[in-house]
Amino acid sequence: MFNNDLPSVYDPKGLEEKWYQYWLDKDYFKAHIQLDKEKNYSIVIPPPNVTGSLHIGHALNNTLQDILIRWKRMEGYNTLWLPGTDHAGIATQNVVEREISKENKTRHDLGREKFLERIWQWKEKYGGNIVNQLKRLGSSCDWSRLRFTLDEGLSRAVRKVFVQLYKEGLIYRENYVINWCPRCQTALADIEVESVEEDAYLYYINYPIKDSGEYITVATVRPETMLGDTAVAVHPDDPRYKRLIGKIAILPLVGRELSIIADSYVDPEFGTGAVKITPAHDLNDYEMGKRHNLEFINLLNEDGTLNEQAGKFKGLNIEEARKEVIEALKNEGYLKKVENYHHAVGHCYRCNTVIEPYLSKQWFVKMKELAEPAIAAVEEGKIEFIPSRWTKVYFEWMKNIKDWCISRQLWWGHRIPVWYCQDCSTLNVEEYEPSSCKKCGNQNLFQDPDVLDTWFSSALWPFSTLGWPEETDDLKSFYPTSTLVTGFDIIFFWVARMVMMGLKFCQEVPFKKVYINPLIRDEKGEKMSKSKGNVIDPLEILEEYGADALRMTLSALTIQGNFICLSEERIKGFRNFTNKIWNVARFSILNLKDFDLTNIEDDYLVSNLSLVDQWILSRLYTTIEMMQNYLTEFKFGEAAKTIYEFTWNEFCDWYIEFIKPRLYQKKDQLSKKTAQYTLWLVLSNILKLLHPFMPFITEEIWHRISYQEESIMISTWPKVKDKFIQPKIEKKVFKIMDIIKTIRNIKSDMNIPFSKEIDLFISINKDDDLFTLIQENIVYIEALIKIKELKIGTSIEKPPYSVTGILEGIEIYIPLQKLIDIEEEKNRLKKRLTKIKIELETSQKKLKNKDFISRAPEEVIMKEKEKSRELGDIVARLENHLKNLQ
RNA sequence: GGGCGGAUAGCUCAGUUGGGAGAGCACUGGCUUUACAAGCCAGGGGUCACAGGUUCAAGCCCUGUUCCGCCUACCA
Repeated sequence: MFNNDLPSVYDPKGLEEKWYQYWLDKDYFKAHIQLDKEKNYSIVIPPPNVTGSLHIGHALNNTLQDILIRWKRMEGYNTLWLPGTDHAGIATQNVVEREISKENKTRHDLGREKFLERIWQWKEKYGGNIVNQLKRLGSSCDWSRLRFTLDEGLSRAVRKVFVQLYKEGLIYRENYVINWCPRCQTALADIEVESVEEDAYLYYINYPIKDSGEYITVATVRPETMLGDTAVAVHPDDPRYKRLIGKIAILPLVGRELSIIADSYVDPEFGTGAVKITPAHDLNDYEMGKRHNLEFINLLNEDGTLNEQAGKFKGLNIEEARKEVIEALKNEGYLKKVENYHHAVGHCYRCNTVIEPYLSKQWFVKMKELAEPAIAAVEEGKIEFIPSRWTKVYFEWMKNIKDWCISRQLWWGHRIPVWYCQDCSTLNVEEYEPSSCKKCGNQNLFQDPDVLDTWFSSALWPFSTLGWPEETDDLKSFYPTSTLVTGFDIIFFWVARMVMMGLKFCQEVPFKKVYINPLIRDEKGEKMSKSKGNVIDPLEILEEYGADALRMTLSALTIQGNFICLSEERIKGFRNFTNKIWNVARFSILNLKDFDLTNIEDDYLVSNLSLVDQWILSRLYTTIEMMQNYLTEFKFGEAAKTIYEFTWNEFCDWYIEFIKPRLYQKKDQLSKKTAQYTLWLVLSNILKLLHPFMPFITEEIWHRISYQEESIMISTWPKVKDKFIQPKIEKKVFKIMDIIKTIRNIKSDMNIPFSKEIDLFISINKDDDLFTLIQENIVYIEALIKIKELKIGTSIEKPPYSVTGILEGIEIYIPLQKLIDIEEEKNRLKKRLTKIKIELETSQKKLKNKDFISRAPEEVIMKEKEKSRELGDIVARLENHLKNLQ
């Protein structure tokens, strides 16, 4: 049953592919239809960009999801982890545009249809990359349910949602100043604009007042937009300008007549208190333009260059135009002064280009009405954010929500399902292309050229992927999903919008819990970026250290904070842990060779467990309990560290060492058998607890030590058994460990090599229980310390030339062959004495405090008294020994 | 401007209802110990940011201060 052909170093190569294929062949990842929702556990993946490659953030996000799914699966839930990818409009279009630019072509050369064909070809060829990378990570997704946001089913959901929202008046089309990316040549939503603080200049420009020698001075950071000015505004109550209201200013360089208007939006404190108004290129100016019926002059082409409205500046880009305009103003004497200025400038979140406010006709979703139930759902606890502080972030945004610009001037995406009638201008908003205009019946229709924001389809992800609008069994079984795992950077982009759409179209929240995972930084806490060269590529890590090491590292580092700092050093540390597991498995397999698992007399063995067996089981079940709590609370780091420390520090460092003599001897078969039984039981439970974190190595070892369950991933998750948790047993073993540590400490201090046998005298101060404990369990001390001559008794005399170790109730003497250095021994004892004395004094001080005695709980006082007594005893004996050393 | 989070060992962070300051990594010394040198044993290292307050008792609760980070906003 037990093979031991294992090499001493764990090598993940080959094993990972083997087991992943095994799981696939057995169909373990596949979820079943189960209409009793209580028995289901479901997660929809945050769909990665189809053009994407696995980065370290994906690795973390998906590791955590897989931990949840594997844990719940082992707990017996019917689990669904639904995978998929996102068509990522701008990003994907960019990639293919770059590709065809190598052929010196633009998408316009190809035309819409041909270009889309190219993207689909590209998607078929490379779109599976990220999916394969998720598989390498060990993700147990139900691949039979793989979805793509542009699939027919999901597209239908998008059209249906659009049509319904339009018919309810929640989607509308309007001329508005939106965020325009001149490079992507599309509109963007507000949240797709990242503001970056930049140093700039504030220009003061004199605008002459018509028919007078006067000027009115305006201040601006964007002098080039003056070409589109159609007014100058001042505050109605500003005494400096009151008399100018209603007069005409002449726009320098252009000569346009601008009326000087009064509007309370103007802040008299800022700049000169007079503002140039460019209604087509500034949102506030636009609003003011509407209030005052101003002319809207659009200066820009779609590519960000100035159009014919800019006169002689036509054809320049914004940057060039700014220089030229300033130069001209200077030459003509209109530039009054220039100040340094610091302000935030919007950049495209996809390509980092400076965003231009741009007046154009776009489609919008009215958000307020959708947001209200979404706010209520979280307030009522139907959705819980973990960590909870993200709830505030969600509310903050939802309560100040603005309408969402959803039209994009791209080709790759869901085309807006609106057909305009060229004869009667009617808008035909339909799920499927109409053959004729619903109003005039003519067939002269053309479809809106724009596509929808990718996030529009992402917002439907939790139900569109389950088959909505059809009432599928999947939808009935798995909606609402159990948990969403994602990063805080997309709470607004994605999470909030899913909540709104889920409530609107399914009348239920899309998920009950939202776990917000931290974002990954480098070891110095800095953002990873290609330009900084501090990127950790998970694919290289997978190659070099294996999936288990990467997953365990990421899990262990996952804390409740916002960021985790990752370095290759950390990964090495957890790679070492995989090796530790590997070797403890080797040891176990070797020592279980003659152990017949098929015929375990469970009760018989359990009733004959030794002290250390009971101890490790007590620790094991405590660990199981902690793991359960931590996982339930989404404390992945704590859970990972708990099993790490139990395995390494308690199981490997102590238990294995304790039982070696029992395993190696032949006289006492029962003792050997109980040790083997416990060894097997603890190891198999460790493997199970580790499986969600390290699926591959645990599966590999499982098949070498288990006979009953065909795969660890569908084995039963360990349950707490209270009767095995025994604090008294733990205390006893800690006492034995304490003695061993004291002896090791002395040996280390005295430079006695580990392998050197020593004589050992253990003197116990008239405590029968303690004496019995040591007497009965001396084998465990002998297992860890090489002893030549041993003497245990009460009040043993200190032998000559010996060093002393003192702990509660016990004195340890180790005679040395040579004369000991009295001074050195004194220093050693003094060092200990000083430490303990400080503790004792603190304790005594407390006990002398009448308020403490009268007000603290009885239990606390008792504990303090006990502590004081113990410490006092040790101090007295230490002092006595020191005196005798004279 | 508004909001949120953070400050504990050299680094990254735990620290549950207030009751003896912890882990991992790093560092120092020792060890060919029949699972593992990717290992084993031992050790050093902290005014818990600062100042007050509540309490018998504060890393933890309250107030204020300083510094750092993030999000958000229409002062051109």
